[in-house]
Amino acid sequence: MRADAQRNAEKLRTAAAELFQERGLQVPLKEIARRAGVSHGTLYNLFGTREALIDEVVTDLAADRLDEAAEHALSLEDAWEGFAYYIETVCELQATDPALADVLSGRYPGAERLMALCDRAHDASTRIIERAQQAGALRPDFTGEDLLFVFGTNALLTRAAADAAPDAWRRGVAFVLDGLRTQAAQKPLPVGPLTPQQMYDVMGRLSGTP
Amino acid sequence: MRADAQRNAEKLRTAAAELFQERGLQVPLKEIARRAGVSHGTLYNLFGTREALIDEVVTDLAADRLDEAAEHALSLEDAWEGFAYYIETVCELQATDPALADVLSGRYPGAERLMALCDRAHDASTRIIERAQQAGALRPDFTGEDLLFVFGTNALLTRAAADAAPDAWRRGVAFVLDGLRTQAAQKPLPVGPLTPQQMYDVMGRLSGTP
DNA sequence: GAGTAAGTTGACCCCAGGGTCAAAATGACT
DNA sequence: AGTCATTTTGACCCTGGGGTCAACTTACTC
Repeated sequence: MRADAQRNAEKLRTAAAELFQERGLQVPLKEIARRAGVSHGTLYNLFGTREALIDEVVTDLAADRLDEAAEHALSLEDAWEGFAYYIETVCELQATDPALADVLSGRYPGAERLMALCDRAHDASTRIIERAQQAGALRPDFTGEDLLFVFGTNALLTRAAADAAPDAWRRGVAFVLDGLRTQAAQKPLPVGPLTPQQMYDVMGRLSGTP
Repeated sequence: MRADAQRNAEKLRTAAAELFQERGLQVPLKEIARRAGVSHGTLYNLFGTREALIDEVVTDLAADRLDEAAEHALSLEDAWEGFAYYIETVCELQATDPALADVLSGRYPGAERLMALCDRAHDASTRIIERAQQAGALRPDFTGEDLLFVFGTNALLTRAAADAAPDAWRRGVAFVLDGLRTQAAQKPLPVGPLTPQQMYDVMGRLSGTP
C-alpha cells in the first residue's frame, strides 16, 4: 500500500471514529470523507463498505469498554451487585456513545471482528446472569436475549433523550432492575424467550438493516 | 366541494387508514395516493400535509380504542389490576397497529384533534396511575411521563419484532410491571421524572420528527 | 349544451444518500 | 528524470422521499 493511501486511511479512520461516536453508525459515508478531507471515492476505494469501516474503527474501542465492564461485574462479591453494575454501566456507555449503542442494538453481519465481539459480550452477559441467578438474586426466567432487549430499548431511548434529558435512562433502568429481582417476580412470564435466530431478525429491524 | 373531490378524499382516507395501520404513520404519501388510485398531487390538494391526513384518518379510531382501554381499566375493582390491564392493553394495541404505536410515541403538532386525544389519554393514564398508587399497589415514584416512556419503547420494539417474534413484547411488559409494584421498589430513583417539555422533545426524536 | 369554476394530473423540481468509474494526479522504483 | 502502477478525484448515476404548478379535464350551473 502506498504511503498516501496509508495516510488517507488513517485520516478516514479518525474521522469515522469521531462521527460514529457523535452520531451513531449510520452517519453518511460522504460526511466521513468530508471530515477526513478526502473524496468519498477514496473512502469506497480503501474500505469498500460501511461495515468494513465500522469493523476497523469501532470494534477495539467497544471491546475494551465492554470487556472491562463484564470483568468488573464478575469481580464484585455480590452477584446481584455485579449484575446491576453491568447493566448500568453498559447503559451508561450507550448513553454517552451512540456508536456503542448501535453495536449492541444492531446487526452488522459484514463486520466480522465486531460480530465476534458481540458473541463474546453475549457470553459474558450470560455468565453474569447465571451467577446472579445461582445466588438467588436474579429471577430465573431472565435470559441473555432479554438483556439484549433491555440494551436495545435503552439505545433508542438514550439517543432520543440525549439532548433534552441525558439522564432519563437511569429511571428506566432502575424500574427494570427492580423488576428483575427474584422477589419481584409474580407469575410465570406470558411467553418464552426469543431464540437467537429471532433475536437476530429483531436486531436487524431495530437498526434498520434489512 | 365538488362531488368528485368528495369521492377522491374518501378514497384517500381509506387508503391512508389501511397503510397507516399496516406500516405506521411515516408511510410515503405518494404510496397512499397510489393505493387510492389518485395522483399524489390530489392528495396534496385535498389534505395539504401529512399531519392533516393523520388527524382525519387516525384520530377517531385511536380515540375509541384508547378511551375504551382507560375506561375498562378504571372499572376494574382492583386498582393494580386496572393499571396492569391498561399497560398490557395499550401495548397490545401498539403491537397490532403501527399507527397507534406512532400516535403514542410520536409528536404531531399539526394534528390538533390528535394532540387533544393525546392529552386526554395522558390524563386518563394519570388517573389510572394515581388510583393504583393510592391503593398502595403501584410505587409512588412512577409518573405519567414514565408511562409514556414505556409506551415509546414498546412501540419501537414491537415494530422491530413484529415479524420474527410478534409476542416478544409481553415479556418486556411483564418485567416492567413487576418492577413497578410498590414492594419491588428498592431505593430512591436516581433522577427525577421528565418535565412535559422534555417529554415533548424526546418524543420528537423518538419518532424522527425534528 | 356552453361556459366556468373547481379539481386533477403528471412532469418537474428539490434534497440526501449510496455507489461507480474514466481521467487526472502522484508516489516509487530504476 | 522517466516511467508506470497505484491512488485519488469529482462528475455522474440511481433511488426514493417531499413538494409545486401549468395545462388539462370534469362537474356543476344557467
